Amino acid sequence: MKFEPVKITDIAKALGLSSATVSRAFRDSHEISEKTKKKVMDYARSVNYRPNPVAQNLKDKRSRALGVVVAEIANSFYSQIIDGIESAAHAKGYHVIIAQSHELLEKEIDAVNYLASRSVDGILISLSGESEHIDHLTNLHDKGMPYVFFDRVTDQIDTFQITSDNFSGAKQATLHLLDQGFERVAFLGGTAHLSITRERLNGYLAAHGERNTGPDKNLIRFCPVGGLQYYEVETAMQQFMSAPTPPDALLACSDKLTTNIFRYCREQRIAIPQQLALIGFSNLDLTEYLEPPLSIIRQPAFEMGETAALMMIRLLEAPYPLNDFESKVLPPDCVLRRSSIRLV
Amino acid sequence: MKFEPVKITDIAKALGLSSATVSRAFRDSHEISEKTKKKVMDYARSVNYRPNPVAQNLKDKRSRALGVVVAEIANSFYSQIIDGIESAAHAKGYHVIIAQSHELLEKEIDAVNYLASRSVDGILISLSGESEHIDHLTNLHDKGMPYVFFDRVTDQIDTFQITSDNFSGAKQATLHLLDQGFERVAFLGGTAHLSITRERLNGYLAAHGERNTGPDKNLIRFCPVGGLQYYEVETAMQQFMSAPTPPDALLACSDKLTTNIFRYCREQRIAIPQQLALIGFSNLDLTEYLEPPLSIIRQPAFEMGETAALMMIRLLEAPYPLNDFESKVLPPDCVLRRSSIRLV
DNA sequence: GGCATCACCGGTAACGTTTGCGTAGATTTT
DNA sequence: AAAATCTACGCAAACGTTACCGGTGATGCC
Repeated sequence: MKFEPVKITDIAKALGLSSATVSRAFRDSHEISEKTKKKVMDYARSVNYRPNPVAQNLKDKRSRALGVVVAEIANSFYSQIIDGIESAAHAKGYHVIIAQSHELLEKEIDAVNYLASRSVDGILISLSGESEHIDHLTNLHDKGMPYVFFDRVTDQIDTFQITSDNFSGAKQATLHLLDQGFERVAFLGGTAHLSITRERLNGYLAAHGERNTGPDKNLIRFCPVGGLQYYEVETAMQQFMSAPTPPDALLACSDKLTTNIFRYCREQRIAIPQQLALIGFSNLDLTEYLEPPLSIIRQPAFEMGETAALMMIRLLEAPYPLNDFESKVLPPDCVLRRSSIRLV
Repeated sequence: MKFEPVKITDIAKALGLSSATVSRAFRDSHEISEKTKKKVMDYARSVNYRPNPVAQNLKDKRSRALGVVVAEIANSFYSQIIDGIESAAHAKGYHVIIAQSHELLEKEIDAVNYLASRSVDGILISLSGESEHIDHLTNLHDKGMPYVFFDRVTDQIDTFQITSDNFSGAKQATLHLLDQGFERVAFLGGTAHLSITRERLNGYLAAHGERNTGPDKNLIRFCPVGGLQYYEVETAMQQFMSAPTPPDALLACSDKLTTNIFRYCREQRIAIPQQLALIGFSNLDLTEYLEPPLSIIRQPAFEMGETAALMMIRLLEAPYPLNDFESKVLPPDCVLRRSSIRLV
């Protein structure tokens, strides 16, 4: 009981036409009479004809598939992004193929090649924590593969970018901490070379600059694998807290870090915010009902995904090669709760 | 600067061979000498040749693409499932195309047709809340589209199924509540006809039966859209709590319901567990650090996704048509915390 | 009435890969 | 030594669709 779909030649044969005519009738060509068009359309409907997309893809050398590379799918931020990408892409007649890097360069290379070999029309990517050098991307880009970067971007490839305002989000959060009188506000970020880490660090530094409170260098730490592994966070936090003068507040710079730091503090009975005030980037649900309610910087993930997909489609469907690439920056949302409030 | 991938004929021309020989060399055919094979492989590597999957797909009428339909991507349970599916599929050389039903029949029909028109080799699906009648699926199935059901399954189509033990999970949770002396244990489920709702309801009823405590019919309610819309949960909870004899404990039967019920209780200042004990199905992170710590029934989502993908691939790659379909049931994990503990 | 201009449609060659069949030459068999 | 069997490869036809280049009548024009 194998599925034998009806093809264009079947219709042609049944109607005494040529396949070329049927094809043109379908695409509503002006070279076909209304009468013939109607005949074709009616018959096609009656036999439930669907053009074979694979054959079409082979013909016009495009797949209407968008590749997406993220660190991990099972992450509230990225799953919301993917939701946005899928929604926009679907509406435009594209579908979405997902690959994960798990923050590893090797897996990112694999993912990108994998998508390329699947002949996606373009790749939407948020760089992995290990992707300092991106030859694997530039190679493909030079060969004509279109990219759109979101979240973790790079300037090494000139193309569309969509981020949230990491600088401002981090600065706002840091100012919030400083202005309450916290004196040792620490920073825990992902890999140092990632755009989000740099921008958020700059925001953190700018806030200190504005308040004339130079931050102690020991208060700034990074997690090479972005806190994907719990032990990373564990180590960093131990170093922070066992220092002679430990921090009294902390800015966490990614979903995973925020989650794991929160977990660490609770496990180690580090009182938030009494012993350590906490605010972090997070798109997790229910953070307001954690104990203590967690202050977060939330990014417009769905909208970022939507925008990224639309940018890519614009790039793909541009009649002429684009070279004026837009960098869109969306405002994050700073939600202050008890975890970052100084208790008197 | 258009991407011009090297094709098999290029290699053939460069090496003075025919395209057939090159193709066979690649597939490691015994008809080709080792010497020629090596020559071909070496040259192919040097020019970074990748077979064009679209052409291959057209040739052997398969796409090595798996379609996935879930209610929503941005949901911890489903995103973990997708993680599992993607990981297993990737390892087996398949890729994954995702579509969302948003719990709507119309969107599910759209999604399925969309995937079919994308010529996926098979569809992994968790039914939408509105999918009581599934003609749209049986139609396609009759035409030869393979299915694997996960999470929300149906017996209307005879094929592989992978679920978690909903009956036992719900029963365990209900017993836990009953045995602590809660006397009015309520049940809030998604659409009544969904398999997960039925099975969980049966577990709930079985627990009552085992303790000889017939549950009040007013203590059982359903949310047609599975709590995807907050107002649904709001309405159901209002009805529960404004009754003459409101429940003193509640079993929530999906991620979304659990989350929204928790939110509702906190907003309405319904004390958990003093006024209403709560336990629910959830795969959310950090539930242990909510206030109060939330008792949950956690499903092995990643493993479910992995299994579903492997089942599908087994189905697709079976040398002869299968008709002995496996139904795998994985054990859920019941984690008891303060939200469901009776305070004396 | 001859010629250009249409409207409408068909034949055919692609797109890149795989595969059945054919066939040289080399090797083995009787 | 002739016949049979292999080995190793090439030719060409598919897979389903679309684009290019035509061609056929019919109509319009001077």
